[in-house]
Amino acid sequence: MKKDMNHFLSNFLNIGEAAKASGVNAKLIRHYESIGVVPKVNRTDSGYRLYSKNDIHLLTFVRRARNLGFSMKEIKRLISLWRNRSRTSAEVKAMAKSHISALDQKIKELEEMRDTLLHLTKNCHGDNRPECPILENLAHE
Amino acid sequence: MKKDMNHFLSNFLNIGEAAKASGVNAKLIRHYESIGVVPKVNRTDSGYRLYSKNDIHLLTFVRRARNLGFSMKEIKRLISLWRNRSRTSAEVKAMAKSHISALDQKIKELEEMRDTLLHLTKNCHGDNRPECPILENLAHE
DNA sequence: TATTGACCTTCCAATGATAGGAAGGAGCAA
DNA sequence: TTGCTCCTTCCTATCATTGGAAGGTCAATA
Repeated sequence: MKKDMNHFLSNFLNIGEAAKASGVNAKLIRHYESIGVVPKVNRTDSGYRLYSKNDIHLLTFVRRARNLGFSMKEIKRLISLWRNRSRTSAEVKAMAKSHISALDQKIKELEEMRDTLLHLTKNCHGDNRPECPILENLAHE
Repeated sequence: MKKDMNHFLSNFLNIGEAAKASGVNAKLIRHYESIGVVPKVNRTDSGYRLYSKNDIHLLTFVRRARNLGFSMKEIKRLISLWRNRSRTSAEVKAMAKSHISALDQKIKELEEMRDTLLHLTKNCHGDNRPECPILENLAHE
């Protein structure tokens, strides 16, 4: 049942296999290519994309950076640092720290929202009556 | 300097004044109207939108719900509860609680991201050398 | 060999919430 | 009337992702 298209160049994977190997789905891989996050790869005569082990590493890198909440723009920057032999770890650390700050800020905002809602729900009877401090608070300053 | 278009119907505000009064900018008010979050309002003969005090309350309601992180879909639902005399506070409270859970979940995810990054940055020298555990971790599982 | 079915290709559109601009009309003051 | 600000609609962009349509390719099976 399993398809094996690698007879022609056995060190390469097609996009479906690359998707499985990297954890980034095929649609998204094409998208990342189109916005220049990952480079264009070689193709077969019939136009199928071919992915090497390095390409898979790069896709995995992207997925993991996304999982850490980095934006595509930040990921482009991380990739260029990753591939730049003359980078300094200070550059990377600075990006990470700045991202940590952004995450902290977002966490704080969400906590404030949650605490406000918690406060409102505590004052709401939650019964069959229509009186509801949650709605009242939303309607009036 | 201040424009006063209300000579014709002095209890109504045009969209710019409604924006100031509600804290929702004019562009966004039109957008909310177009997606059905707020109803279409009456117009002057020349097509200018006219907002009543009730309309301003509604816009304020929307802004405050957004500030609490509710989605537009949820806000539509909240508005229908708000305007429904036979609503029960239990319905509203249930929505609020469910939203609190969603916020908690999001907070948890962000905290995990942050903690992972904190851990990585602690192990990164952050000096002039290229060796960087942050990048290494991203590249390899 | 012909067909099937799973894969690949490109292109175009939608999501959700908001922002931006262009082109043209309306209101009002000097 | 000029000039300015505001209003109108419509179209576009953002961000990351998902979806579908239409059509080509691969490998295996009838």
